[in-house]
Amino acid sequence: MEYKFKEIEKKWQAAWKTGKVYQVGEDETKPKYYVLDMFPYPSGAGLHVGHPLGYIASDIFSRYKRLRGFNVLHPMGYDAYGLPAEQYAIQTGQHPEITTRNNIKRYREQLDKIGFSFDWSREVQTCDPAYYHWTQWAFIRMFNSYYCYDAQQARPIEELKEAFAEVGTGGGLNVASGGRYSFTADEWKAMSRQEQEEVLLDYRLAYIGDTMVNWCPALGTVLANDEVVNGFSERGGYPVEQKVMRQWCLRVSAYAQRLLDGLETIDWTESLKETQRNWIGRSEGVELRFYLSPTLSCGEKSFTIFTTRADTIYGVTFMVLAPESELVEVVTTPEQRAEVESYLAAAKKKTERERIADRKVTGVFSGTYAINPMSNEKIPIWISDYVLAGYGTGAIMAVPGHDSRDYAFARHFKLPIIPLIEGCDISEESYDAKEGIMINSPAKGKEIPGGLELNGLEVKEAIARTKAYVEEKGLGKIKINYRLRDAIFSRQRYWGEPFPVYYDADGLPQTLSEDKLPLKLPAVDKFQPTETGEPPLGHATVWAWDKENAKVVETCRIDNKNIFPLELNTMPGFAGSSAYYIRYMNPHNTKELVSGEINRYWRNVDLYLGGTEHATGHLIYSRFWNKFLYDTGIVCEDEPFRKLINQGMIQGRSNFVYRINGSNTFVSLNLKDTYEVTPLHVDVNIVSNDVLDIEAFRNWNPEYKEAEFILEDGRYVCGWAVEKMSKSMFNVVNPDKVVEKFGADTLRLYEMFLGPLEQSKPWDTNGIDGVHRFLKKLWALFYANTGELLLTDDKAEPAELKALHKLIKKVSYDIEHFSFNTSVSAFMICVNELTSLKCSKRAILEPLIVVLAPFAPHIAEELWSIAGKESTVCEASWPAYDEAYLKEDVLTYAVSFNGKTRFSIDLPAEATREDVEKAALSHANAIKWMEGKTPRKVIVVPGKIINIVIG
RNA sequence: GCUCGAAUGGUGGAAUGGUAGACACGAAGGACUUAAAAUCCUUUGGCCAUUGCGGCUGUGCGGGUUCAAGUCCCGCUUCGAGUACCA
Repeated sequence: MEYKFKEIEKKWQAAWKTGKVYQVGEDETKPKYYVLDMFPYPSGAGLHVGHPLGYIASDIFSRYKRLRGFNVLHPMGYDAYGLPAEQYAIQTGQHPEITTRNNIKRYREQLDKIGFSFDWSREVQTCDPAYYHWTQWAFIRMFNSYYCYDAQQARPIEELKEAFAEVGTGGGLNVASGGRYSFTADEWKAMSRQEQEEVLLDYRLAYIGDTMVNWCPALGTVLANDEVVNGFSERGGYPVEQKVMRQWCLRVSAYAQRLLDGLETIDWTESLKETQRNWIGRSEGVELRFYLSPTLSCGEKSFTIFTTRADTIYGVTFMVLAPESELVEVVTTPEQRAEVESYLAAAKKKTERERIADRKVTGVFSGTYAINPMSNEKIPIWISDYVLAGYGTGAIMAVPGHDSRDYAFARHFKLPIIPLIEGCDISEESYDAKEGIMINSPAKGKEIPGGLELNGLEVKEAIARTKAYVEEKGLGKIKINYRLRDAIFSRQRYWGEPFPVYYDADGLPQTLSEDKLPLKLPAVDKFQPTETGEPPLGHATVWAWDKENAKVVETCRIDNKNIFPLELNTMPGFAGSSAYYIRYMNPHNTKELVSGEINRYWRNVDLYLGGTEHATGHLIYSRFWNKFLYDTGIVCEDEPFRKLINQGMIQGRSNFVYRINGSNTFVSLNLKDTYEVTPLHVDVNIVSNDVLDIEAFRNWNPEYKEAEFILEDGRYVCGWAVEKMSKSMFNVVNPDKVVEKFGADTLRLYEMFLGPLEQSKPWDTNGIDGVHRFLKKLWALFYANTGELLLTDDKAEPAELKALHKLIKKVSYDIEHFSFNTSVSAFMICVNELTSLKCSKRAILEPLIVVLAPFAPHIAEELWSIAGKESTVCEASWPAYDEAYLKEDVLTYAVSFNGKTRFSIDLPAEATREDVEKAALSHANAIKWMEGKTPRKVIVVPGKIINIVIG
């Protein structure tokens, strides 16, 4: 009987659905295991074969864990808010909700065909009000919190108000803020409510404030740092410029140290952790105070810089301020004013991208000098755009001898360059390495009594010495800087979560009370910004807050003193994806994000699968979000994702045909060199093993209807190349097509067989026959061609048991190590062995089916029922393997002399090390290999090698 | 520039420091068949030998450690990923 995968797969997918086989609840009798895939954004193009790769791997793991007796939570949902649906809406007028719903439907159909064991009863969609209720809720909680560095956690903002009333900002408060304010308790009490609220915004974890943002004019919205790549938007590739705007932000920076420390506790790849470490960008250094000379009339006496190279203090020959620095205004002398202003104007005009692109050395002298606190020397203060306003203090001490950027600047403006390290050559470039012996620190004859002496020290020692000196003399303080910035949290878009915020009569933001959530996204008739430049929500006619009745009302009633405008911005994509893994635990809870009890059962994600592209976005934000919820006692784990695996990307494998120039004749790959040809992409779906289906090609495009071909060996062979999988390269392979032709089980096995999970690799359908053949061979162990059932109850032979137990051992090990490709090989080897042994015994095949079930669930289920089992194979348990069956009677040893293999001998498996050694030596003597020499050493590797060291 | 990762047949890829190339594709030859499909068998890193057995060589390059290196160490080359005036 034939292996009819279509019928089998249809049958079992339906059976799993009606039987609710994969629905789970909290079960205290079993250990829990939470396997999660990064949920997809449902794009209009549907799934291609690359998307399911991670889902298949996680599904195998989930099914394996179930067979191992775990209560496995394995949910799926959709990250449904996002730009593409909205861009589509702008172009076509179709509401993003309709587009999104259609795309989700299509995704679901495609996913269902592959036979995943998702618990769909827990599905979440980020655009569903029942879901974003909790996104808005978390935002309100963040708005009402500040971060206390001493307690190392988020605390209610009310506590901060009390502290302000008691001690002001002095009094040893160690809290995260924008650092804008400094006041006493009395000053705080004297402030109006409006002033106080404005101050508190500098402390809230979710706050609105003027910040430098990435503004993308083409998309009409601001973007977070991780959404900007080389000065272009990640989505769409439009230019991005820097601009100060009043925006909602999340104070992610407050968690910088905890986000860094947390990495030590989780099982992620080193490279991903490294990416996050770089993004967080911790650097230890000192903040040094430089006095101005002469003291300026405005009363400003000093300013602070940040440096990690305090040891180079004697090499400072100039100071540089960022053009945006507030100090620029202060230090510019009347003589220099005109020059400085024209420089600032020019700098302002440049976009971030231009600044990076032309990297020209530019700058201007301010006219003022600073005093080096160590040497008392006068140092000119310059202004240049190579110093960034957003990092450190926006001002630096320049050490051209040992910093390449300072070097370039000094060369350009002919400023002095002082070498500080013995033997370094700074005639062509600066010496940036942090090693060597200090010199010129201070230079001969410039010593000041009681001053800092660094000459003769190693750089690392000198850094430490300088830091200590700075602290001791009160010249500055040791400081740790982070590169991680606060996340800009508002988008001028329609298709996102509305902020649960209205603006009161003073224009201050107020959050809705939590029991009024969700605040539903209003209907609009246009998706572009309004004529007055407001975000699309400005088109909504019902978008004002009636405070008294606590409901959304028409905007035309805003004149009424109880009715206030609602926020017009929406939240960014990462808002909805930051806590979805928590919601899956308790998706239908209308009272809480998650019940405490349920959260304590599922805790956090044990295994998370997804792409590396989220390393500095989603994976930072959700760790931040989770830590906040942990601080406030909502969740019981500090880290959301215990283990993380990044599946590689599946690239496209494009095929080419070669058209002879100026004709409609195509020449086969290996003959093309004799002609002038143009390679053209051809649809990979009409090419099989690089051989073109000529009829299909003629029908593919009317242009080729009359095409002629020059064949080799009667076939047309196509060329190929690895490229990104995209429509324009005609290399998109759709999983439905593969399932149609070979079945879901073949697709699943083949995607795993393709190579290591974490590696990127091109999709190449060429090898899929081999995997499909394996399933047919397996089927043939159960059914003869004649349709006769071969299954017997005979007792298994040792060779058969060995094949089986070898398989169980290998697959158990492989799954735990996510080495699915070698598992598939192990199945093939096992089935080949059983085929040649003509083994159709229950005792062998039944455990084999269980082991195969995670990989190829449909065929496993069918064979399980053919074997007469009542329950589904998911309810079976993972078979144990027995080493006893794996033992060999006779072991073959390769005998080597000084590492060179000379002959082999067979010995009984139970032979001891001494027996083996003796046998090898006597054999060697017998065939005169030793030639009378005595062995110096004999190395025996059990079952493998005997190495005799002679001479 | 910096950080991380990778390099093994015609192809995808296997190898706890222990007989490199498992498994699969492709290719070549053969069996069955009127034919095709399907299935099965043999060969398949390179070079030499092939009326024997076999021998030599071989994991990007150059060194080193070791009885033994694809694997460990040092120095390169190339490719990929991330990041970038972060002081």
